Amino acid sequence: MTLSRASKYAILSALFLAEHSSETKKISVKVIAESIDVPSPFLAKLFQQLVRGKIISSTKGPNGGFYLSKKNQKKSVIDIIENIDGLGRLNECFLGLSKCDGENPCPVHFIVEPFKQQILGKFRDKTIIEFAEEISAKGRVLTLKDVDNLTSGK
Amino acid sequence: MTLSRASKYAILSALFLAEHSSETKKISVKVIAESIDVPSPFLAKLFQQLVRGKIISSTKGPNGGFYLSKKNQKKSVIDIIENIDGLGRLNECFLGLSKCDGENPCPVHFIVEPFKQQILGKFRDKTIIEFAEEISAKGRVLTLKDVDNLTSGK
DNA sequence: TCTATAAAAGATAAAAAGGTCTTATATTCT
DNA sequence: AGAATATAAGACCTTTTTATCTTTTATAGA
Repeated sequence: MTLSRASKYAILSALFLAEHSSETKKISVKVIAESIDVPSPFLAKLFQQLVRGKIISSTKGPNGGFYLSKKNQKKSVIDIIENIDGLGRLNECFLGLSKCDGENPCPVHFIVEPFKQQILGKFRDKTIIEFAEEISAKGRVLTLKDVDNLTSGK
Repeated sequence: MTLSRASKYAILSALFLAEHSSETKKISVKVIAESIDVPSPFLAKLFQQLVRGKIISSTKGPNGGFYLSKKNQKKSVIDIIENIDGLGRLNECFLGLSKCDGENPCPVHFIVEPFKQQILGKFRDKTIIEFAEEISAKGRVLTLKDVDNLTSGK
């Protein structure tokens, strides 16, 4: 029922790329890492995997960096999670039971299940671009930085 | 937003004790570990901590073991979680944002929040005994064992 | 009082997750 | 061609979580 830190970083990064990058405007790990406040060597590793998984794209050399191709933009958040954590993790029982379903529900199954469906739906049915658009329309925050440091003068 | 495996084991064990133990009927780690299918040395360590935290009780020696005293029975699931994981863990943002609230919500904040309140309410407002009673009334499963192995002949 | 039993305590180990560093490779620009 | 830049790849390190093992202590009962 939880995302690894790696998945969280990946989701935030992908949304950041959706908003700020394009085929003609690639962004380096370093810039992204600083923008969302994540350790950059770790993010670099993650990005390699995302590129192999065709979630994001990259080119090397000067003016190189990471970006979303047209195809990448049509991926969904669930594709990111699948690529990093696999799908099993999100489907684990909240109390750790090896088999927990409508037939053999754990004590909180019927609270957890509707929530799970809701959030999986959200992650599955929107493309990364749509998701990013919704976020910027609603003015949501997308960094791990301390928000106070962003809004205050310093 | 997740429980450690330790917390999960602890919750299942406490509920098991609520149902099967009493001041006059104590149960050994080994029996409990086998019943809920959890590694027994690990559970033993966990139990030490739960005893120190006054969540469960124990006596040494022959006919000794673990049980819930009258006071223990009035603890709630949230007390177990607090004792093992602390409360911070359950309150973490689903996407890992350091500050995520109604003012500065992450993209899934308004999906996660109602669920969190619901499950926290459930864990806070019922005593362990009440919780255990509800579970046995509804015939819910409480072991990590493969359910098939329980119901099938073998 | 001796023995068996069961938890307490503490040391240690194994695995997973998170994070870093170094070298190689591709690309662009001069 | 050569220098600079940015990712790719792989080795490596650290911390946290999970799990185990050994020794000690308390208790009951013969």
